[in-house]
Amino acid sequence: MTDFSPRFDPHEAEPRLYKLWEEGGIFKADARSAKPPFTIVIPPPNVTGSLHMGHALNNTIQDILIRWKRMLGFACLYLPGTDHAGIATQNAVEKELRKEGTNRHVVGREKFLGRVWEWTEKYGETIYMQLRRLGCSCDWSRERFTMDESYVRAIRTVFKALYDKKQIYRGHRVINWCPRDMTALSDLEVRRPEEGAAGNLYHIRYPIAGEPGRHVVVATTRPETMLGDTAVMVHPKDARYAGLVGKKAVLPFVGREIPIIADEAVDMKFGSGAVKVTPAHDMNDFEVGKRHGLPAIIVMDESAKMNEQAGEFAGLDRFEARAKIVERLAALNLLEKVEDHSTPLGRCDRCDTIIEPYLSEQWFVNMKPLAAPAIDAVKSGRVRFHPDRWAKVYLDWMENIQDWCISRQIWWGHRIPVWTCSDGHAVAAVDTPSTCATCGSGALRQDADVLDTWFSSALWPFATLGWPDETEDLKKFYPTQVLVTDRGIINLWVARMIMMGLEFRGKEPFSDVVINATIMDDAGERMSKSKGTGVDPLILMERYGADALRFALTLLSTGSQDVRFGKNLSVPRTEQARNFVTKFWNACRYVATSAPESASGLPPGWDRKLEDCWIASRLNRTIQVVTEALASNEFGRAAGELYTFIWDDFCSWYIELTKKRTAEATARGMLRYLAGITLRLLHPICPFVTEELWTKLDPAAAKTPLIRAAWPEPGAMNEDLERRMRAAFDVVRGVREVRNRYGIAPSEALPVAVSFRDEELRNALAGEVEEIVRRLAAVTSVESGVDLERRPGDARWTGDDVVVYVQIAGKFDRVKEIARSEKELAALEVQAARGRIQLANDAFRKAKPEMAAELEEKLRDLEVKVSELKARLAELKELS
RNA sequence: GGGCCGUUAGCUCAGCUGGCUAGAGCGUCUGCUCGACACGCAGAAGGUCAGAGGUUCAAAUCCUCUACGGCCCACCA
Repeated sequence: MTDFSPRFDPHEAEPRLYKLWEEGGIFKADARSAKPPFTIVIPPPNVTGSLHMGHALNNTIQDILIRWKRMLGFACLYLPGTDHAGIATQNAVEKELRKEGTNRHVVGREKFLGRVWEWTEKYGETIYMQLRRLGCSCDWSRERFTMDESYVRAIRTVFKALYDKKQIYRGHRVINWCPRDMTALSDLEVRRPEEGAAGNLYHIRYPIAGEPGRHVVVATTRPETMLGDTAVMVHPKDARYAGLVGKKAVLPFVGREIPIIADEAVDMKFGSGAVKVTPAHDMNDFEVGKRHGLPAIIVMDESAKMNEQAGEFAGLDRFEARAKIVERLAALNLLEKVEDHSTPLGRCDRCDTIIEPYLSEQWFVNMKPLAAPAIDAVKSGRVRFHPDRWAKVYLDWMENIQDWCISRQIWWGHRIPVWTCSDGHAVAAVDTPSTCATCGSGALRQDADVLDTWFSSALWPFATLGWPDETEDLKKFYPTQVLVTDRGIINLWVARMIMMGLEFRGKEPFSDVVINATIMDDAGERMSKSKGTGVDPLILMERYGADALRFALTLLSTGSQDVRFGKNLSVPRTEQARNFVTKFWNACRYVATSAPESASGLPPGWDRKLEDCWIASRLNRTIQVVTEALASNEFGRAAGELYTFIWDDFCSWYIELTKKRTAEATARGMLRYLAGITLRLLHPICPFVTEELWTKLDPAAAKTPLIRAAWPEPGAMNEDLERRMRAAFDVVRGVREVRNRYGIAPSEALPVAVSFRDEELRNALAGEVEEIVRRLAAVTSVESGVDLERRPGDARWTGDDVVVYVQIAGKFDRVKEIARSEKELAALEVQAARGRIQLANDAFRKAKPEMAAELEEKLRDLEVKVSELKARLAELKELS
């Protein structure tokens, strides 16, 4: 024990221990193992990103579960990987190119993709390095990337199957278009921020054809789209416009005559009650157009600049065009009025550009048939959310699911596996075809678009295990058990995995979805790099160690949906956790020096003292509670329970009580046993210190590292004993408090008398309480009994089941004591009054007779205390 | 527009199916080199449980409404 320093050194120990585990092959999952499987697939972070605090929390929880299950004897697989993150990654590389003064179109598709690959290889490793730093016991031999070659086969197989079933189809529709990224997006990739939508509602006059001077006023927030109008619509019941339906309006600037139609979709109360219909630039209007057979005229190009259809406005950006059009309308006296009006504008999730609803040819997945069984999976409880309120978010979305636009007009991603020959025969295939299956033509062209990144993420739980091949891994580790993720991607990712898992494996990909809290900044708002509110987990680990960060985050994992852990708050919280780690380290250090033998079994019971039995019971209860907490995903409770057990019970009471007993084999054995079990209990949360302590305490144990040790099972618990010990500790506390209150030096021994609540308690404790008190508080003598009276010169301290009298005659400040006693008396009287009111209530007596009886007894005690205190006060006052 | 979550000590949070004197950590104050730990030890002070109604013998806890904060979802121009 020569090198047992008073501090754990994470810098030195963490990499060494991680290497030991990794090289020991402990993280490697064995598909041939006879043990039951336990699988967690990591939510793959973006390759080019780095870990933020949310990842640290997410991965800590996953690693806790994996380590715990490993100790429980499961064949565990914690599968790591990264996501190619189509648009995000492409944007990052494009930014690089821009710095070099070029762009992807100049570079060309092939070369550009080469650059992206270089980029991902360069940054991909940083995430893995960070996960290792955190201590995550991932199986690195099974690392996956959503662009792996094997993943390509999975994607194509899925695509082909859905395509052949006509569940993937090509459609001409209005979709969400990002003019900056120049690609289509799915509904879920569009954000609609509450504010920042201040806009106007423009009331524009459209002249009626053939009736000079007459016009219809349409209200719109987007005048620039008027150039693509192909109708004006009113409500069929709107008397104001009844005479106009069937006539034509003349579109200003363009001169096109467009029909005035009636449709229920109009809200008569909004605006003017007449709506311009632009089927190519509004989802609603597109539907209207379909119903009424209207043409759709696209008036913008892919970057949202007005195109040649826009006549005199061609070439202008959409917002410039808006200003110009409004100006010209006013000049032509066609602008009736402009009102303030806020519209929720959709913005690109990736680049924040305002989304343009845009008519184009895209690939879609028909979701309804996929959703039905996935809804059932959650409703039936085969997939459970924790906390369960999140199931509602899932079900609400699933029950109103829309078709999914999966094509993206970017280059980085999985090319859509559809080939078309020069004669227009299209086929979806897994292996790249060389000739057209229909006509044999060799002139095949693959679709230029790539798939939505989330299409590949949806396959993650089985594509990572080798599917479509029936690999050993797939058989052993699918379905996985727990998915730990963020609430923000319940629909984006979790829902789609459930659908795909059911469709292609016939089984839900996991049975439990744990939604971890979202890490907020100090002000309770979402952390963001751009606002500079992010906290780097590496910095905290650097300063306090990975165990401290893990423990701090775990302790915060209660049922709440946000936790504040910003620049300021993260520091004291991690510090607290680090202090706890040091506390535990020193407790074990003490055990190692005081009980140098290496046996670690529970010592035989015959010569156990009260405190030995007590701590054994407390330990068993801790095992039970921690196990239950982990089983129900209450990680904060597991950590909290360990914190109080280790700090209070183990360190403050048990170690202090046994300091004079280390010559006894039982006490030494008990210390070793306690350390051994708590090491195991704490290991999933704090893997590094615990592993280090494991070998420090027993170098011979190095052969079987803690990570492989068995999870403890709770033995007998004794509630009565625990309650009695609490009373004994109260005596100690009472003596300490009295001494402190009167400013008496801790070393000055005083005579003490203890009055127990009843005979039973007295008999159970009287034999040992004196020793307990003697060891923990300086006393000259301890007298004990039931209903003892206060003697002159005694200070009294009242606990739940004991009253402590400490003889301090003449050693205190009388004035202070009078003030204190008066305060105490007032509190006691309030309590007694409350009790009397409750007891005067017959309904209460009838409803809970046992409780009433208890209360009566309590009240009697209270009344005794009150009268005693009054007498004491009188006595004190007389002395003056 | 709909929904979800939160509001408990100066700060950050626990408090399950209603029932002992509402807890913890940090911070503050008092006192401690007591055989691991000052990243420590022993204590203390500090709360109209956001507000208003209701249910109940009994409400921080259940119900309703209000206010404030946060987060999702939604094609009303």
